[in-house]
Amino acid sequence: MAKKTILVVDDEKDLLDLIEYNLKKEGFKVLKAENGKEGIDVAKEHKPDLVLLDIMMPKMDGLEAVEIMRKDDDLKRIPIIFLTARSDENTEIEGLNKGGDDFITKPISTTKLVSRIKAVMRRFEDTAEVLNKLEVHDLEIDKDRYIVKREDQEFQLPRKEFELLFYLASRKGKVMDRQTLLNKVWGDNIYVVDRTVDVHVRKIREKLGDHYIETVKGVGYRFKE
Amino acid sequence: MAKKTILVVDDEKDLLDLIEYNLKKEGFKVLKAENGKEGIDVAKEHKPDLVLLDIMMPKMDGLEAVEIMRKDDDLKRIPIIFLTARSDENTEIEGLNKGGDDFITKPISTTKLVSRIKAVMRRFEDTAEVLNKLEVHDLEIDKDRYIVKREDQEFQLPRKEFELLFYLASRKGKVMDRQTLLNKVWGDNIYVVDRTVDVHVRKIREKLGDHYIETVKGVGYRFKE
DNA sequence: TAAATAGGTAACAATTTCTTCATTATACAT
DNA sequence: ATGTATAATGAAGAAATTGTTACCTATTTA
Repeated sequence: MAKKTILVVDDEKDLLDLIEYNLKKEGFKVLKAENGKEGIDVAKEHKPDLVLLDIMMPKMDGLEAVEIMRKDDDLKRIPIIFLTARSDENTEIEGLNKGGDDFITKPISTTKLVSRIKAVMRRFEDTAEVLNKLEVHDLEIDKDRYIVKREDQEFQLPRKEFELLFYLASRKGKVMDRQTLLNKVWGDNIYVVDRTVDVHVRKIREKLGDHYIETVKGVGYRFKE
Repeated sequence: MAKKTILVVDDEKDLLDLIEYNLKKEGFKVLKAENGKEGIDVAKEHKPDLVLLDIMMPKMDGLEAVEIMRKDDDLKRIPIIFLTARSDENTEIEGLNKGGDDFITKPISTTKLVSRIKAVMRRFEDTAEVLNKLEVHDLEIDKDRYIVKREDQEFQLPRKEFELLFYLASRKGKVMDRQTLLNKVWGDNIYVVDRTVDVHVRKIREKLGDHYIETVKGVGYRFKE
């Protein structure tokens, strides 16, 4: 399974580093931000699987940040765990009401932090409905099985081809430029020449026919409406 | 589906009534008990579909109650959600370790309570259907006897091989990556190199032939549809 | 206790997939 | 119509992944 990404938002740099170290050790991918505003920006860009959010911060505090996140269609389903200083219990309650999913008081033991994170994630996995089966045109693209079907035929595409097709098909009609495709299908920190996308498109067309993926010259590719 | 029954165990009568009111409104049938001992008696008699259990109670507290329930064949499969006061964080963790399936801190909003309950129930429904005899293709995989049959032949696979085959076969068609297979077949906290899976797959193929388990390169393995 | 079995690791061979690059074709603007 | 930018194509080599075998250790069985 893909590594889960956790965004940690806290203004204390040392704490940030400590948490990062511990979460990485547990196999999570970690993103950091030092205030609410920055946190939201990072969240928008990377869509983490969970956010650890300090309540008391400069610029924008955690409670404000949550309110914004819960109103954003892309972010509202991301689970949030609050970090609070032991002293201010009232804000904890306020936080939970505002849409937090759990809270943890500082100082924090690593074990506790990790077990909370896992518990919250488990809770969310069950409610998050992931679409793994697309039906577009005469194709059935099934990510559970990594198989593409058309009528009685089954096509077994190699991973990258399949994932590229799946991504394009799940955004039917929308033109995606090569860089976006690389980021979304290949990953953020991967360096490959963007023409690589062309080659994969070609291979998909070779196998399925060229009436699914359209070229938009100078822009990118689009799954036909 | 039949009305689900929920047993609520808490020593605060007012809270008990409040929860009862809200759950009934949501269409659950509600049973009540005021301490761990009473809770267990009620559970034994009525076999509820889920238990909401306060941790701090007179007579017998929630943690004790869980330990007893988890040892009782009739009760051990009933999901348990802990209710805890905000203050005692350590017991929360302890509770999850002892065999709780979720925890909720008081005070709690009704919406959240209900959504948690539904999430936990859904989780259990998925795993509840434990079939011990699978028939796939020309194979009969019998988990009671750890034996695989094909026509007249019987194959006695070693434990890990058998369990791996069983797991894959019970999710026929679905591609499972190595890490998931390790978690599900080997266990969560076991450290083994993921290539170990490959070797076991090979051994299964050696014995049964290689037309059952398919490789999906870059992703994992899949039992053929 | 010895032998057999099972589980796990490591090395490397075999295979498939991915990427790049050079070449040819195509679309578009002028 | 023509030139230019962009994409399609073909083919080769690199990279990644899996298959296979051998070997070691722990556990069970004779």
